[in-house]
Amino acid sequence: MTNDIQQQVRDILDQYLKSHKLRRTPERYALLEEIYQQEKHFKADELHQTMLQKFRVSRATVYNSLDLFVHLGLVMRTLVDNVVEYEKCYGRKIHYHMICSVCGSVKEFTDPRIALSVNTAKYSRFTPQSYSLNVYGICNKCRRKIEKTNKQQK
Amino acid sequence: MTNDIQQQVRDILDQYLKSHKLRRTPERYALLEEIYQQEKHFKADELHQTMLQKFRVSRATVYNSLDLFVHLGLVMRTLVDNVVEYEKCYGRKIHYHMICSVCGSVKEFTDPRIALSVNTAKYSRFTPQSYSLNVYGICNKCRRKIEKTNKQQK
DNA sequence: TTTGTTGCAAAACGTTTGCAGCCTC
DNA sequence: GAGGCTGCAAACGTTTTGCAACAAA
Repeated sequence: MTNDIQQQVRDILDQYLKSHKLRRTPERYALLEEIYQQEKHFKADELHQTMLQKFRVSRATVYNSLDLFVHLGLVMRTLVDNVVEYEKCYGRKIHYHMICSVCGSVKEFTDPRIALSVNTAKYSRFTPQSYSLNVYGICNKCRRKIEKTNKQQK
Repeated sequence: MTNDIQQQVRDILDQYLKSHKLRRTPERYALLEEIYQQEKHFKADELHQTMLQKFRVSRATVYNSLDLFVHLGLVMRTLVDNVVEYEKCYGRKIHYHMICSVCGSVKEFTDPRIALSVNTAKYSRFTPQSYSLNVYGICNKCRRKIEKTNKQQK
């Protein structure tokens, strides 16, 4: 089941490289495989570090490949608290992020009504392929802390 | 009407600084005013440059203030093509971005059904304040180019 | 054989930091 | 007068670049 996804993204990359006459280098496949084994989002350099324990790649290749995967819609790039993070996105249940603007924590959620409305919206002069939704606010933990502080001040 | 918004964001900042016992420095007000005169999104350093023609501010202050405004929900931070961009967001009609993954162009759109579904979604252990939606895909311009190239290859 | 891709290291870039001095309260 | 904020410049972390060597087609 999980291997199935691995196989599918590998095929997508394969097809793309072939049809665009680009090189199918071991680095690219190794990176894609590693990304699809990760469960959480990660920074580019974290991926580089993890990778080095299994397969020798340079930082430049990591960045090049990430750009390629993002372009192919296999990887999603997001900004959290002024930090760029990546995560696999093919075959994952579409999900959104709740980002706490106080502590910066990120939680995922899903919502079929949001999915429906985005998928069926009318896009003028544009062919949509994927999307990302970030909801900013305050998590309960931080809210409790703030309320506590406010009480003490009185 | 436009001045109205200027006044309102100024008041929000004012209230916040007062109630949090922070300093109401001229730099902060000047920056906020400048941002609300901009019609397009901008990079932090672009803001700094524009600013320098009118009012002396250091880069550090620009970054500090942007963080503050983002925190206050007066300014929105987004990631486009690995570049961080800002835009005013108070009093603007809620809008979303269509981002072309080929040429990187950004177009805005609105959709009441998306707005409704996001606003009425159930958020567990979280109090939402704002959100940003980026739809990635291919703009018509780029699509035509690609189709043209494909035809020529045959 | 051709040329896209890699590794490497240096450079460029964007953002943060530490500190002295200033100015708001 | 106290201390939050600023400007400045240096430091920092991240991303890009140029080039020689390599390897996929």
